Amino acid sequence: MSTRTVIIEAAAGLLAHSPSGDISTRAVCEAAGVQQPALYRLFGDKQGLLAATVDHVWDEYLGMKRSAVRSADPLEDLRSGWDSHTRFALTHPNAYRLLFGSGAVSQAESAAEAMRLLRDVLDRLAAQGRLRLEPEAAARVVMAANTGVALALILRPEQNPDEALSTTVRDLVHSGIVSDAAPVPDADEPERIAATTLRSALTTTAGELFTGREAGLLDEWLERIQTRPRPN
Amino acid sequence: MSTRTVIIEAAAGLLAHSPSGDISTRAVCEAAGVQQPALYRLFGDKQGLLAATVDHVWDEYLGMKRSAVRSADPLEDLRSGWDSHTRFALTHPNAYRLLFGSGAVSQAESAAEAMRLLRDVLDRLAAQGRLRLEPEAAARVVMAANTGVALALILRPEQNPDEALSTTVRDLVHSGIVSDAAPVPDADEPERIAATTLRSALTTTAGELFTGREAGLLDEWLERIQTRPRPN
DNA sequence: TGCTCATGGTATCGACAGTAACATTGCCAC
DNA sequence: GTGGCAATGTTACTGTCGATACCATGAGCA
Repeated sequence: MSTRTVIIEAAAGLLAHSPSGDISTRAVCEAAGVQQPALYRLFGDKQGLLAATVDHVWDEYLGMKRSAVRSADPLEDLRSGWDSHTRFALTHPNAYRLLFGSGAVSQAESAAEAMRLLRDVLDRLAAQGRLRLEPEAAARVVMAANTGVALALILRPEQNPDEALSTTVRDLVHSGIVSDAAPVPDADEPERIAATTLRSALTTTAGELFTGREAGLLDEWLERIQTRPRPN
Repeated sequence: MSTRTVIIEAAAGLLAHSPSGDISTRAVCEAAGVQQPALYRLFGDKQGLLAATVDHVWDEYLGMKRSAVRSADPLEDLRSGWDSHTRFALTHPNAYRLLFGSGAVSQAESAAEAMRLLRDVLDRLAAQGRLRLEPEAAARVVMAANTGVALALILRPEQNPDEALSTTVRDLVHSGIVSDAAPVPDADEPERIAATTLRSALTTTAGELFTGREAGLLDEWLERIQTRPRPN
């Protein structure tokens, strides 16, 4: 195994277990059994090391996906691509933040390749006449929304305990871009909407019609409607 | 002006002009005419200083907006809120990245307040029965998409030269969340869609029907249709 | 007059990114 | 072989950073 690979894998290991999301070149050198000048000869500077490391992690993860069979329906591939993106972010949060959150590794190849894979799927959709935007613009829309969701899941887990946010935004964006996707993605049924409407309205006007106890109970019942399991 | 304020404004000034997006506590102390122990007594550590600085910049910017009149239509407020968010990100990219890109300033008040303002508007929409999701979930969706767009504009300006991305995603997200928003936001007219379809399809099958010159010319004409100015 | 507590100042620590200068190895032409 | 060359390895260092220990001052108060 080349020195370069040893260093990269040491860096990837340290990065994966770094609470702060950052690593020091010294720690990498020690873990790889290499002196600092060797690292700087191979990667130029710290940013070069991080870019190579992120690309390595990305390749490793994408190894499973790259050979994934194209589905017959490009929309299905678009969905699974989104889910892969989100899962990568949650599996490798530090690498993901370096790539999409900070400008730390701007010249990494991973971001460009992610964009390329996305473009391919969108091109297939466009070739079928199902895309409502130019593929280039659509790719930027999908990529921006997906990175926003992934960073929210990484950086504010207390706000987003589960991954429902990802599927919600995914379907919402896709339905706005692909003409024959489910027209309104995750929309609630009328009852749920009505319950939401009433709960919001009652926060300001409940006092006129109900006692505190009544309002509390009513709110609880409405919440039960909101949170009941979805059909199908 | 209190020492605290002097330090914060010095930090804000340095941050605004920092190419790397980072500042050193030493430079802040020098610019503020203060010793390091003073800074650390006031803010605890660097993260505390950055959080206070980001909150200060945020407040300064929001001073113009806080007194903004509520529009009669909450959907209009939702749109202008999105645009404010995007504009803040582009006006203060370094502060924005600290707040939403890296986890550097997690306990800043600004993020929470942005969420609160968004929640208020969404609650008004819900009270009118126009929201298709619970306000809490809708707020997360809008916030994630908006930060994704803003970071894309900040970190990859070469991919996103203008702010069209922001308005596209904005209308797309809002139309998926608000029941009576324009159903399909920025969609292209049939001709443009058809041109997009053909251009994508022809990249793989042009060789069967056209010579290289013909294909090139055809592609150029189709592009002309795609890029023609939009009506109205 | 003694005491406490907030603030200011000096000097320093340990970790960090990056580098200069030198030593070593392997390899290829002759 | 042998001389030369390029790649690699090693030591030791620079300047900067975040953070802190320690001391000094001064105001308010019993």
